[in-house]
Formats: sequence, structure tokens, C-alpha cells
Amino acid sequence: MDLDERKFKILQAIIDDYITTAMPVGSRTISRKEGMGLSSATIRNEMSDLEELGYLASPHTSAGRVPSWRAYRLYVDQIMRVSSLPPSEYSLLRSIFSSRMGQMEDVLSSATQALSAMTDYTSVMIAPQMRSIARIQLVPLTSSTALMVTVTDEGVHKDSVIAVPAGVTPDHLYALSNLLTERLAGKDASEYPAAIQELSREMSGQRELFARLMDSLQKQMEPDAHSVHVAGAARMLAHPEYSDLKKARSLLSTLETQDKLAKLLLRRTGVEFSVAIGPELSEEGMQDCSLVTVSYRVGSGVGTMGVIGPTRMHYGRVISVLEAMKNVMNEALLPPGSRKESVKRKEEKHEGK
Amino acid sequence: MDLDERKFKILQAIIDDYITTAMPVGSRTISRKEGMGLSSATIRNEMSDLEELGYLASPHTSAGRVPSWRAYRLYVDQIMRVSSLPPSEYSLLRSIFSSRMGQMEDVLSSATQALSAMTDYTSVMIAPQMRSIARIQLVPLTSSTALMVTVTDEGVHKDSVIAVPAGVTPDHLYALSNLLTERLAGKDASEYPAAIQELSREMSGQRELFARLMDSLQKQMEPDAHSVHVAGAARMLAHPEYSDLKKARSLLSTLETQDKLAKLLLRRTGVEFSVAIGPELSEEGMQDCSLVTVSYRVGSGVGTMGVIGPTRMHYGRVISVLEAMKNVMNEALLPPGSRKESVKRKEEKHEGK
DNA sequence: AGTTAGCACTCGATAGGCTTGAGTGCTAAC
DNA sequence: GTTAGCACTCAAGCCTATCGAGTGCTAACT
Repeated sequence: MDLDERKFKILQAIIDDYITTAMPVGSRTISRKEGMGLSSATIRNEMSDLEELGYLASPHTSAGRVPSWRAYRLYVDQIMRVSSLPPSEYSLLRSIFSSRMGQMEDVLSSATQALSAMTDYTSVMIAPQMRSIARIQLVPLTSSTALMVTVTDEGVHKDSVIAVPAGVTPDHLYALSNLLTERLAGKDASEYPAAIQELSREMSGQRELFARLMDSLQKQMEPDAHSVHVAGAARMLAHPEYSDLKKARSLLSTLETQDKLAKLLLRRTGVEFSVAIGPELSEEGMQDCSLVTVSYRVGSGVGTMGVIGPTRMHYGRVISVLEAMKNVMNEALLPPGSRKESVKRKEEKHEGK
Repeated sequence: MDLDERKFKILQAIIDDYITTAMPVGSRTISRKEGMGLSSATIRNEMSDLEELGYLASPHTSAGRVPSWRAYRLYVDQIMRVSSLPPSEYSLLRSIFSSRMGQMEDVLSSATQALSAMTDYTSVMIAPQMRSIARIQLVPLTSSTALMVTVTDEGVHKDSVIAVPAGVTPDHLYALSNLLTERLAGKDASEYPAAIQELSREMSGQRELFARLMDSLQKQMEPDAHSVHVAGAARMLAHPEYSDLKKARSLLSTLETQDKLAKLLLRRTGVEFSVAIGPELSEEGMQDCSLVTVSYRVGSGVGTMGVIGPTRMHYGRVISVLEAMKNVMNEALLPPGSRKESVKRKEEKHEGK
């Protein structure tokens, strides 16, 4: 079961080679490598062992070997070295954000595109899920409707139109906004029932309006799949694993179903770091893909971003780009002053199952 | 230049056949058709004429003929019969919307997906561009920041965080909201400069805040590419024109660049109906595509939706689906009471250049 | 004059056969 | 334990032959 150092070294060489060439790797290729000092025959023997142990597979008799997902797992967990992003790229990344402090959605959208451009894989990002809201505002629209807007420190969280009974004036709505905010803002979801109970008593004169408000509020607090950003899905077509149209189609339609992606990301939200390889994703149409995710923080909210590429992806590079992006986003999205010191990357690379 | 009736009939037969099979059409195939009553030799002569006139092309000597974009243009303008959507599908469509009267973005997203599913092509939709806003609301966040939210009758239009000078209280912001709304809401963009001029005088005591407000307002009024919905891009891979990976990739990355799509749609916003075929789109990577668009109305806003498919698309079907979708969305998005009678489809099919 | 049958010709697509070369696994010698 | 040597495998590339759908032209027919 355990691999001796030589097997390790050979496996690493095979994976490194395969990652860049996408072609089955033969024993001679490895034996010729600098610092290997072993003949192809010896490598063959070792490869044969590695195959038996489940780290390699051969597409057919006279082709080379291809790493299995177990090999990638090992690679990610123990072999790979992650270097941090070179300063030149780091500052390039920073420059993307410096220009615009606009709406959150725009920032996320640019970030997602940058992520994809820098890795040449598909990237995916979910907006920070706010744990608590800063304010609830009722905005008068017509005499019979109003807009209920929940707001966080970063901007509008959600909004919905509600009907209001006749006789409720804008000033009324303003006062009500203040009341709702006072009772509900800043609280954790667990504290809501009690607060709502109390509010219900105080507003017993306006049962109908109150019911509508709470109904909308509840809907707004549900996590929604809506805010998933995807970029660079077309890039996957450039990688040889998707020269088969059927595979390509199946992958791309998975990448289009936002709730599947949302689920994949939400499951990893709060996990600082995660790498899921092929079968571990248990998502049909992504069997040949890996997903690397990082969680990022914006104020009280936690979001997750990830890169989806073939299992044969440049894990090291992807991880360092994600790491950098997380830091840069933190800086860009936090108003100056409330900034925390940047956190050193921890050496946890295991998939948090 | 003019085509006699027989050439018309033959051309129609060729296009019909090619639309369903995607294979070059030969003379025998046409001569065997019901009600044609001509030998293949005669058809060949006619085809030869049609080729000279630019309506047909042959990929190589011994293949059949393929319609050119001119043929499709003729087809769409003069030959095609559009039947309205069968009631069963119509009500299916309606049922999608009946369940949810939620946020605008959700509705648009479902509509786009439905459009793609019903046509088996890619669909694209742009949110209604509001011409005037119903209210401007300033929502206090922290002691030094506030959220400026512009709102239409249908919900939040846009929002952005602004810094507020010390000493500005929530009540202050509320009063200011009312003032801004009174002076700016409901107005056309052309009336803004005058109103802003006047406001500027009145608020001369708060130059800094005023400048920030107007700055944000201006940004929010710019039309943005952000709200483009795309669905079913992966479906294009199923059509034989995109069995070539290079073409597929180029198309898909075009479909991913939202501002290109936004431009295509915005240019057609307000045009009731438009069909653009291949080269008419003048968009690299979409030379083999057609775009059919329809504009829809929601309150004071006008949005546009479209279907992108191969030039060899089922124009009739696509048009009837779009027509139906427009009507259904109208019903679904207008609050009951303010509903207009549904408009009969006009026979304008020309591309509005 | 328009239509059609007949025929030679073109050319992509498909299938079989051959060659090449990268790769393996095994064995025997070092 | 390592390596050289060798027989064997199999995909990929290439050539060739065949097939058939399709055209264009000409001559005969209505």
C-alpha cells in the first residue's frame, strides 16, 4: 500500500508529464528525465506496480500510462508544491479591481472572468451569503404597493414588491422600516423566531400587512441559486479531453445548470480550501473534471469561488491563483479601515467531506 | 432577378428539406416530392439557375445544393408561413409563470430557459430597460455610509453604496429621498439636466453629498450589459454545423461575452420583430447563425429577447414561440388591472436595420 | 420551347490492407 | 536489484479500391 520514495518520484514525473502533454506517458519518457538515472525497463517494472496499486491505468496495451484519480489525489495531498503567485501577476490581478468599486455583482463578474482568463479553465463563483442583514427598508411605490428591500453592509440583498392596505402612508412605511430594522437587523437567523413573535404582538393592528412582510422576508432569506457566476465555459473545449463532442456537450450543459453549480459551491462554503477530483464530485458529466474551491469573506458574508478544469489540471497554478484572488477580493470589497490582516495560506489541501 | 412561381416552389422545397436534414439537397430528392411532378433533370436546370442567382451554393461538384443566406432571407420574408403556437404548448408556457411572481430576475431566467428548451436553440434575453424611475431611496447603513437605491414599479433597478458626511441622520436621508423622488421620479432622461440644476441650487449647503449622489445616479442610469440572460448555449453543440470544434468554440465564447449579446439585443430593442441571418449579424463567430428577436414591454420598460440558432433554423417555429412568450410574459409581469389587450402579431418580418 | 431520359464524369465517404512506431512484458544476463 | 534484448501489441497514418449520390450535357420527345 505504501509507496517508497522511488515510486513517489516516478509517479510525480508521470503526472507532471501528463498534465502538460495530455498524452499517455511511456517508460522511456520518464527514464530520460533529468535526475532519474534508471533505465526504461526498471521504470516499466515500477509502473506495473503502480498500476496494480491503482495509481495508473493504461488505455490499451501498447500505449503509455495515464494517472488515475487516486494518483491526482495523492499528488494534491502530498506531492504537489504550491508556490504563491508571482508579484507581477498579483498586481495585475489587483489592477482589475482598483478601477471599480461599483455594484457587488459587477465585481464578482469581473473576478470570475479574471479567474478563468488566468487559469484557462472555467471558473465559477457564488455571491457571499449574508448571515445577517443591516437594514430592512420599505419603499413606497404606488398607493397600494411598496417595495421591501433587505440590505446588507455591501448593498441590496434582495427586494420584492408587496401589496399594502389602503391608508398606509409613506411616513408610515418609514416608521415601520425603522421598527423592523431595530428588531431584526444584525441578528442571526436563529434569533428571528423570538423577534418575530414579539413584533407580531406589537403589530396586531395590522395583521394583514405584517403577514405579507414576514412572508416576503422569509422568501428573501432563503439561499438562492440565482447568484452563480460562471465564466470561460467555452475554454473547456480547447482541452483535449473534450474533443469528444458528446462529452463536451454533457459538461457544458452541466455548467449551465446554475443550481447544480450552486450546490457544489454551497457544500464547500466556509471550507477554506477544497479539491475534488473527478469521481469525488459525483456529478454526472463532470467525471473528468476537478473542482478547486476557496471560500472568501466579505463583511459578515461568506462566498465561495472555484475553478473547474480537467482532472489533468495544473493544480498548483490554480490554487495559487485562487489564493491570490481571495486576498485581492478581500481587500477590494472591504471598505478601507475595516480591513483585516491578510491570512497566510494554510497547508490544508484535503477535500473537506 | 425575379423568380417565377416554379423556382419559388423548388427553392422552398430545398430549404424545407435542408432545414430538417442539414444535408445538401439533390435534384432527385426534390423531384420525388409529392406534388412536384417534374423530373430530376428539370429540377437540375432550375437549381442551376437558382445557383447563378445566388440562392443556392454547392459545397462541391457532386454534392447537392445548400441554401445561401439570401435564400433564407427570401424564405423568411416571403415564403415561410408562421402558424401560431398550438394551445397545448401555449398553456404549458403559461404554467411556467403562474407559480412564481417573484423577483424580475428569476422570471427572466425561467423565461430564457423555457425559450431555449422549446426551440432547442440558444436563447438570450435582456431585462427591460426602464426609461424612468419611480423612486430614489437612500437607506442608512453605517454612520458614514448609505445605500442609494433607484426603484421602478417592478422592483429595484440598481443600488450603490455611497459615503455620507458626518452628521447626516437617517431622518435627513429620508427627507432627502423624498426630495430626490419628487424632483426626478417619473421624468424622462431628457428632463434630468434641468431638474438637477435646480436641485443643485437647493442643496448648495451640501455640495459634497450632492456630488456623490449625482455621480451614483448617473452611473445607475447608464444602460448596462450586466442583465443579459443566456440559456441553452450547449444545445448548439448538438447541431451538425458545430461538429467542428473550432467553430463551436468560437461561437460559445461569443455567447459568453455578455456585452456583445447586449449590443445585439439593444440595437433591436423597440423593434417589434427582427430576423438577422448569418452575415447580416456581422458578428464574428456567428456567421452560421441567425438571430430572431422580439421586444417585450413591462410597464414603462422595454426589453428584448431572442433565439440564436444555426441559419438553418426552424424560423416558423421560433417566431411563434417568441410571439407566445412575449404575450405570456406581458400577462405575467403586469400586475392584474393594468393589463393591456394582447396585440395581434403583425406581418413585419423584415430586419429593421 | 420546354421537358425528360440517358450517360459520362466528379468527388466525398467508407472500408480494407500495409506500414510505422511507441509502448509493453518477459527473460536472461549483469 | 537492475538492465539489455527481444517478441509482441495496437493505434495512427497512409494508400488504394470501391461505391454512390450527385452533377452537367446532349439528344430525343411532346
